[in-house]
Amino acid sequence: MKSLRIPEATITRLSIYSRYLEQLDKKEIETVSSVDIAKGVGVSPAQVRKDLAYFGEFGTRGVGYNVKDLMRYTKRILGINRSWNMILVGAGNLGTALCMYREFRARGFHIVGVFDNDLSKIGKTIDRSMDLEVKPLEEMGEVIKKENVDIGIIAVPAKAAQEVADILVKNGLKAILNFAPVTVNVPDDVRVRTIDLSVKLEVLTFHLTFNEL
Amino acid sequence: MKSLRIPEATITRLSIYSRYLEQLDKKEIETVSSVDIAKGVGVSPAQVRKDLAYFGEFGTRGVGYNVKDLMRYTKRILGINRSWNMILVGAGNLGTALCMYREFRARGFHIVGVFDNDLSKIGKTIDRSMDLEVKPLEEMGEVIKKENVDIGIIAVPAKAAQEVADILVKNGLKAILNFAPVTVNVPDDVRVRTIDLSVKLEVLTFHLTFNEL
DNA sequence: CAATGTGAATTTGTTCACAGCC
DNA sequence: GGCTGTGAACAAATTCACATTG
Repeated sequence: MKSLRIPEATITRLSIYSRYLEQLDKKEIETVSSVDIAKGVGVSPAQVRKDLAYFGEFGTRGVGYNVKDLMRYTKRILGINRSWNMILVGAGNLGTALCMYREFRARGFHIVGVFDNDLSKIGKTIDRSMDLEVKPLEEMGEVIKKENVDIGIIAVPAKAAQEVADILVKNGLKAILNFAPVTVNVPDDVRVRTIDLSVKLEVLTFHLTFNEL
Repeated sequence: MKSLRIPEATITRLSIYSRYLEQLDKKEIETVSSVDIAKGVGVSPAQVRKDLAYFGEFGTRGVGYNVKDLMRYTKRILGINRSWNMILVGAGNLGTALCMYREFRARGFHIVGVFDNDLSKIGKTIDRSMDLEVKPLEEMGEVIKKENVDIGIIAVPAKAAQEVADILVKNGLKAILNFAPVTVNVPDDVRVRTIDLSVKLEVLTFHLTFNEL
């Protein structure tokens, strides 16, 4: 067990291993080797072992890893051995879709508040089954406190993103998932991860255009 | 101008620079330095210059870069000096949101077909303004040919993703954007990029849990 | 003896620092 | 003088290869 700085790529892969282990567990597979995991998620076996080695020794030499145990360990490391409450700002198409996205709930992520300053949207019910109603941004602080929210999601247009980020920060959130295609600035103790859908498409068109392997 | 293998991170950043340049251009800013760009998107100035250097010499020493020109160059490099047609499989919440997502169109990406095998969805109109109607997967080949489609988007649940990927490949697509939280296997000449929303959240919870800077 | 865990080797990516040029 | 472009230095991440162990 080392305690060096851990590459972000390692964390990303850990999340992928974690879900792969969940799949294996559902199929009632009990033991898995680094080679199996590697094949399953498309990385090298050495990579799998190195990634895990940052956090401890989870396997048995000559045997492999116990699926259930390793699944628990990875979830613990990722901090998802519990559930997390999130709020979402921006009740447009993307925001609405994210509210309904079942995968989030399956992994323990719950959207407990939706905010938008568009008067035509306030008061509307987004997800009937979850009793989610769009509220004005002023009510954000209240919800964050009451529902113990740790994560904010930005799903507004680019030009409003920075302003929303500022509000999220002012309300004490330390983790932001940003879907606006723009770089948002936050203090050092706040983490932002941006998911920029167009960027991913442009990586594809780059490769379609420059047809090297 | 070198012709080494280009890091994926460079391409990703190029896409980000490109959009930042668009912003500057809208503000009628004519010249920009690597320091300006770096500040604007949150990387180092040397990084900006190195990234651009993979593709040519676009600046003027002592001056900087011409915004309009560099914007055009980056778009050309990324292959977005033209528009691209895409099809989408999976008319659920996420699929619907992606169809309505205006940012795609703004960057020249057009969804020209939506497919789903769920009988309750077939025939429904997704985007009235675009005249998009959900069709069964069998009609995919037809649309791909007729509309000159190059990119396929997977927005179905994890368990159906591989099957859908196989169909996209069989229909000749070489680029796939996958939103299913699972690794899909495709032949070497097909590019897949996966956008896994939960993975990004788990990177955040990792950091929230291990509170090292 | 099969598969982990890990130091060492290698590859890849980033930053530095400065020569070159407008 | 100021900012680009780039080789060289550095840092980070990945792969290799093998000693270790149940």
